Amino acid sequence: MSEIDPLLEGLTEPQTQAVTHVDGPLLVLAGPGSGKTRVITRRIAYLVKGVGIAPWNVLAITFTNKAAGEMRDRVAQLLTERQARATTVATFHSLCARLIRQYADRLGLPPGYSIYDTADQKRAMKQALEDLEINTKNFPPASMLSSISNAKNDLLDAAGFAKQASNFYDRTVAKVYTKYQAILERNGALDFDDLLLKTVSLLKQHPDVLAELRERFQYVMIDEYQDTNHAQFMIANALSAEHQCIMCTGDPDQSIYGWRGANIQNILEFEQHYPAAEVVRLEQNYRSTKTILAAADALIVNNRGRRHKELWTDNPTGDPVQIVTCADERQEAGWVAEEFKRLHEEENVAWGQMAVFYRINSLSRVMEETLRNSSIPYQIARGTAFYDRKEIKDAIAYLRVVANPSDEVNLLRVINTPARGISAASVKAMQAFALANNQPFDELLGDPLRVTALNSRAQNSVAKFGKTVDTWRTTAGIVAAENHDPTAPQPSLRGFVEDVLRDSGLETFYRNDKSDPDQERLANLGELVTSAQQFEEEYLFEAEQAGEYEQVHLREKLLAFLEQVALVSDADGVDSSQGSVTLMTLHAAKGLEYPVVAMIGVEDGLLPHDRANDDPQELEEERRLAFVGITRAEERLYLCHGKYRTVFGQTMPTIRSRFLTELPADVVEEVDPSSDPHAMEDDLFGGGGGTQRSLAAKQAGQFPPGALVKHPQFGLGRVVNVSPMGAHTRAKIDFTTSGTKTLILQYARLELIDV
DNA sequence: AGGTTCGAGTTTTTT
DNA sequence: ACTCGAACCT
Repeated sequence: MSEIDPLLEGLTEPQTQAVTHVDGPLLVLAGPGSGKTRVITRRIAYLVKGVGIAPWNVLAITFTNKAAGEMRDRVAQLLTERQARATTVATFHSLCARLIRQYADRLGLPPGYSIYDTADQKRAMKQALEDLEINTKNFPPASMLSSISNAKNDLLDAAGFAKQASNFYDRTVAKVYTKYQAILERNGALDFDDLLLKTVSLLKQHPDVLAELRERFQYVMIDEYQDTNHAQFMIANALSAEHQCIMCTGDPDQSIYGWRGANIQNILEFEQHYPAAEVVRLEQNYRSTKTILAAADALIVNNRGRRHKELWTDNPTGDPVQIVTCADERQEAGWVAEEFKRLHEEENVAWGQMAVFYRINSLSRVMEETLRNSSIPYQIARGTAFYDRKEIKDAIAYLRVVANPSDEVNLLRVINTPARGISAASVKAMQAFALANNQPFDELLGDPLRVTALNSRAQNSVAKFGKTVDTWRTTAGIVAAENHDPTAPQPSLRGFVEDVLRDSGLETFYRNDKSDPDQERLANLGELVTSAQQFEEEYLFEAEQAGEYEQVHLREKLLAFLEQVALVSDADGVDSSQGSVTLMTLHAAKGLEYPVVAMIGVEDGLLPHDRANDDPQELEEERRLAFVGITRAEERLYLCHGKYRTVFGQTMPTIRSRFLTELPADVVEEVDPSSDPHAMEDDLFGGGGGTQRSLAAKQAGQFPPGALVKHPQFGLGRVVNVSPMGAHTRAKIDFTTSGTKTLILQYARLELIDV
């Protein structure tokens, strides 16, 4: 018993009930900040340490890779590192990707199959529409893809979709779906939805595999269950149907992925699916002040058809929630930056404890600029941003071409990038040849002489490129080497990535890129090499922990690396130890918490978003989104909105969000920087010109070059130059102790010491 | 082949 | 307002 005691220490009654539940289905309805993650990690430890269940029989599914990593770390603190690594903690998508690779032969897929991201999907879709000669004006690729995605989430394949298509539009979608899927198949590729779909069919059509996996994953735990879709439900269900040891945790009030096919019924009907289910409610909140919790509750009660939870906390009352009315997005950003700076300086709040949330990504830009100009360190939670860069996508495309010879979409991307004398016309000719001879495009690389439509120069270029690709594939073990020595030391992944960057000419290309004088793109490629190295080290360590002492082949490392790269999510980029303010969308904020939270753009049209206006269901999802944002805050919460906002270069008046009017007066405090005369002049009638320019000029005149000034943070400095930029005035100042900085006069609180 | 210009689309949220 | 792609030019 003494082994178990620490696992139950400090748990409340319902928490203990959930942690010590061993067999049979369990549903944990967990309000925000109710210690849900704690319950899951303790339960894993309890099952292993307390009950004696083998760690490899435990499967935990989280919403993001980052959450999976954190969960593994927390379990490792309760168990041993080795035990923790023996459990499977993954997202649905990464679990599926792994299973598909493992059982690729059953599905008729190459193990090196590509996972297509949104950009790849778009390319494949454009190809499909082109092949079918369908007008992209009437049938935009993006909406085609979203229709197909919806179908896939409901486990409808192309044939199934065609059967139920009842109107012209749907019949067209059916045709496109069929074509799109054929292209993916030809390329040996799956899109995100296919990962789930293929796993479902793997489990359905191969009873032996299903039996194997049921034996393996006897205890299944699924977090954020309110955001699972039908396919995910089927997978969870198939795995746990026999043992019935399934634990689902979630909160219907935090369901925010309905638009992506998430089915809130999964959690609401859990007790119908599993009549034997035990249900535990976690309603005590450990995160937020009474005031913040009251605000959140007052908001969410406006949703109909929900079951009310009695959220409560022992935490102090705390400060009122501040509703901040600004003139426009610039003042809004400036106000948040100032307030954060004040908290940092006066109340010792670390930068890493503060976050800014917004409904749509585009709102981050002005906030970013302002933070940069105020010299406040910040990070944006966009895990994918790095992999979205052109140079990185190119490099990854090369690796995919190596790993998956069928992947024509990626091959076409890189075949003449950087330019190597294979013109678009040559590519067209080769495609036509491949089609006429019913031959994979890829094979022509090794045999371009047969394509008589190519002139000899082009043939040479293609042959040379084909040889390079072949060398890579031999090194990586994708194609067999002539005198293959299985005991030869395996090349490192890092070295291989470097080889590809060098031999492809990408490195040289970006080294000589005149449009990038700072060599940023080159540095990014270097960063990719580093990430490959880190991945490799981690991978080898895991293999060792798992008791695999044999050499890990480069091929295996490469495939695993590509898989990981394809599945990074935005929220994966959040690093709270970074000592910087974090910016993210409300969706990415799910599952996180910060002492100080500012939500910007809390206006009708943004939150709730315009697109949700005519649908009460979607409006409720927007309200849940606001609820998620509010409940991330521990101590201080700012809800900001501007009276005017500039979108697409057009300044429009706004209306404050209806959600703000749902907050009771006794928990909020109105702050109105927009009535500050200083700011009014500045921005309110932006297009007018006269007021703005004269103000900027006046400010510029106050701080002539050479003037001695004092800044609250950077101390004394001399003005180098002052430049009015639109509504703002930027001043470059050489500080005695902090170096040269560019500040915006409006926000910098500069004090003139001497002219 | 590489650079330039012009126009369109962009911004809802993401694995 | 800004970025990105296609078409066009040198």
